[in-house]
Amino acid sequence: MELSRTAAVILGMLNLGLRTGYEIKSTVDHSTRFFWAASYGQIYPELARLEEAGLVRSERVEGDARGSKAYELTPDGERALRDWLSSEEPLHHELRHEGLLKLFFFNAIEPEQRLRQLRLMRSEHERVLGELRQVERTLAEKDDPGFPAEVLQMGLEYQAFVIDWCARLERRLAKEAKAAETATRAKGR
Amino acid sequence: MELSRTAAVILGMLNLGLRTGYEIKSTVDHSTRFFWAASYGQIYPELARLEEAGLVRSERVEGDARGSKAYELTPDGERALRDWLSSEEPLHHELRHEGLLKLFFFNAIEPEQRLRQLRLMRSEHERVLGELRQVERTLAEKDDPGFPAEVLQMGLEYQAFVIDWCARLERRLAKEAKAAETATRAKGR
DNA sequence: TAACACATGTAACAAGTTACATGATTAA
DNA sequence: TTAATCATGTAACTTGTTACATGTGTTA
Repeated sequence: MELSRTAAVILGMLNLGLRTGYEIKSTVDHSTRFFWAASYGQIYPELARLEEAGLVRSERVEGDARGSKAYELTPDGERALRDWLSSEEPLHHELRHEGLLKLFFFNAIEPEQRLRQLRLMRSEHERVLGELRQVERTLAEKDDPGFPAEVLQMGLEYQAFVIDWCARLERRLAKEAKAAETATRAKGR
Repeated sequence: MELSRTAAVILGMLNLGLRTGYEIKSTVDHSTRFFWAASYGQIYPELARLEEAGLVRSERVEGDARGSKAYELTPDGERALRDWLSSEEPLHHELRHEGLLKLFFFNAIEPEQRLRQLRLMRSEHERVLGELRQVERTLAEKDDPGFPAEVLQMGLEYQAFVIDWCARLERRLAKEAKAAETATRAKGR
């Protein structure tokens, strides 16, 4: 049984004790989202497919007029989750980073513009770092089982790494831009 | 004029002096692919759309029976490229990392399986690091203008960072697995 | 003469996002 | 009573991948 990655996220979340599609979505949004996102448009149809395939089962929550459905793993679902977790198939790994893409073509714009873009890139990573720190604080408070410390730590270190890399390159570009300016001014005299 | 990212890649590559769709694709494959991939199924239709929009123009290469089309930027295309490069719009940044996703759900499998998965994850990053080193060597030889040293360096450092992180966690998990095993054996006696 | 690189293109499919519709519950 | 949160779901759209069809040029 080849599991789609969305299916894997769902089974994993159900295994952690989450119950509704809504719960899964909001947990994803402050945990796996940083390295694997999922939208309602994926989650609800996938839950239906998984039930069809017998990997999960659901029941309406009694006395809940909102029509909540509580899902749980079936034995087949648990097996499918473990199979995916143990599979030796190549791991999907994909990065889409518009900041780096721009950097690649930096020769087409002026040094001052380059510096601006680099600062923008750094500030966005700083925002994400801030979000992760917020997650860290929230987790420390209510001892959530749902975010292994190692993975969160990895996220924090990754953001810090990129931020540091940006800062280093900014210093270099600033120096170069200044040198270029000085040269221009000397020439202008 | 809102440029799709694929369009931006194409304009950037044409600005670097590449001419055909094929050339763009193969250059992407050993350069931007590491942080922004593109397939033929995106490149050829996008080239046609860009020509329609007047951002690029093409001519058939004379005496080439393969039907090669040489593209170049129009002034509008150059402007669109610079506009995108200077835009203050939030930068798209997306990571999809199945290894980290598995790690997130590691409690569902045995310690030895966890170690196996972590090693698999590290080995894939080592493969990518190897590819980047190969790119580095090729570049050093033929002084290609098309891969800014900073961006390549970033790729190398990023891979090294993840590999190191994996190695550290592997050591921890191995220690824990051993301790668990010893405990089991002691109990078994 | 075979394999590989050059070259263009498309059709079918898979994956993912966004925006909307709908309504209940809870806390300020 | 109003805003936020809980809750399910879908339709339209965008993006991206894979596999195929087709053919030329070059090199071992």
